[in-house]
Amino acid sequence: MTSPFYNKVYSALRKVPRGKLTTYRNLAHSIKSKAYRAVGTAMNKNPYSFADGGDVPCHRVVNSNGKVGKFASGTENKINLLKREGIPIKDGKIERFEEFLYKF
DNA sequence: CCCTTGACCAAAC
DNA sequence: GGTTTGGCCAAGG
Repeated sequence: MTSPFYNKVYSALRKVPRGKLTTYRNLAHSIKSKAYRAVGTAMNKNPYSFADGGDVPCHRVVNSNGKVGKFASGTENKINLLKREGIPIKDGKIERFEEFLYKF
């Protein structure tokens, strides 16, 4: 199992639909926390990876400055997943990324 | 309990 | 524009 904090992060992230994005900062804020850095740690553990049949879309979480950020199974892989969902990415950055942000 | 480690962030340079 | 710096918070050793 995971800690209560991680579970809150995962359940919040589950609400982000295909083709939308959230940021580590927003995600933390949505669970009334400022631990955006710890959110990143939660993603890195990632017990319910999307590729592994889980329902937690970890690849839809990007940096608040519009850059894609990192990914446990490779940044390139994350970029491909996002593009596949219709999100335009140029040189590691989301284009017009505010248009794709999910509003909690 | 102290110390280290990060899929981070904002400000400063 | 980029890079560095200090701060942030939860987890694990």
